[in-house]
Amino acid sequence: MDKVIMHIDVNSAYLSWEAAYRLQHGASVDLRKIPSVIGGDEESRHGIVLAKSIPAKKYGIQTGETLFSARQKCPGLVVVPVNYHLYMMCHNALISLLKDFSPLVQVYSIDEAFLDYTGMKVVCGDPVEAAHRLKDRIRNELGFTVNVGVSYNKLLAKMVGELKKPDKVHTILSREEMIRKLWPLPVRELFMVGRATAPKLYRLNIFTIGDLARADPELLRFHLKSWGPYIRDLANGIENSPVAPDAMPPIKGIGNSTTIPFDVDNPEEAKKVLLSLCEMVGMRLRQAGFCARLVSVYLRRADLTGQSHQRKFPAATDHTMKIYQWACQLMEEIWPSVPLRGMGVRVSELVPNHCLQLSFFEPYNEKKRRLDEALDSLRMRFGPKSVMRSCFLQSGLAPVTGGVIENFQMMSSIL
DNA sequence: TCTGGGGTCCTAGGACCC
DNA sequence: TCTGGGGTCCTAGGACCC
Repeated sequence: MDKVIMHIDVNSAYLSWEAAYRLQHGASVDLRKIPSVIGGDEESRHGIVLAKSIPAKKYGIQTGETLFSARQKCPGLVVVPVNYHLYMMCHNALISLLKDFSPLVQVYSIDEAFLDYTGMKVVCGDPVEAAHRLKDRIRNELGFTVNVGVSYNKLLAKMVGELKKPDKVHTILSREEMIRKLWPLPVRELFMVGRATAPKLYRLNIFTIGDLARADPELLRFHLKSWGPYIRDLANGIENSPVAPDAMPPIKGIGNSTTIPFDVDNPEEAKKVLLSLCEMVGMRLRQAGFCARLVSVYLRRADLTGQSHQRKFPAATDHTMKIYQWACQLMEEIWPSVPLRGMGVRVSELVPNHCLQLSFFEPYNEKKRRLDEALDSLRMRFGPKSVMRSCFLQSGLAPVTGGVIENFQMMSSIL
C-alpha cells in the first residue's frame, strides 16, 4: 500500500500566533494584514527579524535581517517582541488537533509536524479532503492558518507544502506530479541545498531542482563528495524515513550562546559571560539527567568571525563550576586580539548520571551537588534572577543566559 | 547592511598505536 | 634517523535545518 504523508507548517508562525492572540484579546488590527515583524531586542543587540507578515514581505523584508534594515525598507513597520510562552501553547494546541487525524504525528519543530495518514483512509476518508478539513479546523478553532503538503514521503510532503502560502493544501501523488511541480524550482529551494552548496551547483550549470535530478552522479561526486549523490537523490524525490511519533531523538549535546549587549575586550569580563552561560548549560544538563565529558567554547569576534575550541576532560561532570572552570581554560587558550561580540558554551559526549564512573582524582562531591540542586529548584520556581552570584550585580549582564523554550526539543533532520 | 540561538552530521588533518 | 600502512581518536571547521 502506498504511504500517505502530510506535512503541516504554520504560516509565519510567531507572527500568526501573536496576531491570533491579540485578536482574541480585543485588538482591532490583524498583524498579518499590515507590515509587521516579530523581532528581538535591539537594545541588547539581538535585533533581527524572526518572522514577518506577508505585507512586510512585499517590502523585501527577510527573516534574519536587522530590524534597522527592515525599518529602512518600511518606515511604518510594526515590531512586536517575542513571546515563547505563547508559541509553546499554540504548538501544543496544534499537535493535539493533529492527533485527531492520525495517532502517528511527528513533531519536527515548533511550527512543523509530519502526520502519517496511511492507515487512516478507511476511517477518515480521502487524504486530500482530510487535508482540507484539517487545515480548516485549525483556522476556525485555533485562529491561525497552516499549509499542508500531501505526498508519499516526508521529503515531498514538506517540499510541496511550501509552494504557495497561506492557508493552502498542495499535493504530489505521482512522480509526474513531482516533476511538474518541483523540478522547475530554483535548486536553492531543495531541502539540504543551502548557502554554500547552491553556488557550487551554479558553476556546474545546475540551476533548477530538475537540473540536479538529471545531473551525472559521478560529476556531482567529484565536485561535492558524497553530498553530491545524496542531494541528487533528494531532487529525485527519493526518501523513505518513517514518521516517528513521540520518538524524541536521543540528546547529543547541550549548548547555549549569546550576543553580549556590548563588546568585551578583557578576559575577566568574558568570564562572567561564560559563567552565566554555564549556569544555564549546567542546569539543563542536570535536568536531562546527564554528565558530560566534552566541553567546547565558541568565541564570536566583533568582526563577526568565529572560533571554537574544545577538549575532552578525564571525568564527566554536571557541576556548573566544573564546566565553568574548563570553559575558562579553553577561552584563555584562544583569547583573541580583537573584542568579542558573542560567546557560546556547549557540552557533549553525555553519559547518564546514574551510571557515572567515579574518578579517583575528581571525587564525587556531595556538597557541590546539593548546591547545584538547590539553585536549580529556586530558579525553576522563582525565575533565573531569583538567585544570582554577586559578580553579576551592576555588571550589565544577566546572571543566567540562554533562551530555551521550556521542554522543547527540535527534530533536526527529517531523514 | 554590521547578522540570533538552538541543534546535528560530516570531513580533514594530525597524533598515536601496532 | 628519513621511513610503510592501517586503524582509531581527537580537534576545528563547515555544511545543513528551524
